[in-house]
Amino acid sequence: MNKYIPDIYNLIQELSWRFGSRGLDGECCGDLSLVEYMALKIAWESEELSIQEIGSALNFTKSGASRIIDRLENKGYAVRKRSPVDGRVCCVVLTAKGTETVTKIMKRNTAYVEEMLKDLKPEVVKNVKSALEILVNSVRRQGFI
Amino acid sequence: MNKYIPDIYNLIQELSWRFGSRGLDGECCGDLSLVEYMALKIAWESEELSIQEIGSALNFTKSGASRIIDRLENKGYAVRKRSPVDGRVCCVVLTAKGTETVTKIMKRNTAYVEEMLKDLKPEVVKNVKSALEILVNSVRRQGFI
DNA sequence: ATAATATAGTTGATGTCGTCAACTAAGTTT
DNA sequence: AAACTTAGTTGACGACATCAACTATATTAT
Repeated sequence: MNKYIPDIYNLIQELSWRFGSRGLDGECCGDLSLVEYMALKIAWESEELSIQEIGSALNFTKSGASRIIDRLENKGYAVRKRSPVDGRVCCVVLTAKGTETVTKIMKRNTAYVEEMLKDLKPEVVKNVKSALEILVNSVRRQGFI
Repeated sequence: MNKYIPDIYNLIQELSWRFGSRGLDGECCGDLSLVEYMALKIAWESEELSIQEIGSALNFTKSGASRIIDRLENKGYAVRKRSPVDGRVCCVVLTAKGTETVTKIMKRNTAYVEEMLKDLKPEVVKNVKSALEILVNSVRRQGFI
């Protein structure tokens, strides 16, 4: 095993904690939990996602996903729309408030990252980005577990 | 703003999700949640941590921290020991089962990372490690929020 | 065509979890 | 030694995700 792997694991775990539900977004913007924000974010990124697609993207059961969309709907961030193609499917669509909020949170978090990295030279920042791309691509390939 | 910052934020957020409570460790090794594992891990790393220290390291209230230690104790992974120096303080100490389990989970997760990165050249792996160090140091400096 | 089956989503019951506020117990200060 | 501070615990509560059973729509087989 490459000698850096254990360090890499520990670093990822700590970073993840800081950006996880106990970190940045535990109760971030008003009334959105991290889970709700993530659901909103992926629905925003790829419009017309079904409830189950959101569930499997975030690793929730379809029942859990349905509850998440309930909350987003009750709080006015998204609405369910029946698919015209398949009447069983619900498409999750962001409201204006939803779009506004998701972009606001992303801006806030991006600003946090900017502040984090403000003293680094541009080429270092670029290296950080490349490293993260490598990690995210690898982890996507490998999937959950 | 450096043009890579928004990408970096998105990449961190995705990586964090994958290693967060809905990813790797949601219900990982038997009966430990990610929160419990993290508490066990930091108690193991710096032996003789008080309940509140664990709470503030993980961003829980002292009450929440106390419940986490309750669960670890009930499941046999740790015990409370009164501090000999200050009778109010409880030191969290791992049992043999606790130490065994935390190292087992770390090994498992390290193996996962190894598998993730198995096709990369050693110098790339080193770069990934450096990038993560930069990120973790920055985020430590900045603290929660 | 129609009956059987499969799939998407919802919902009541349930258990887990973290917080708040009030509390106990142990130190510290005056 | 009285007043205050600090560490930790606990009952009540609300938020949340899951399971299993359910409805409704779509697909397949006969």
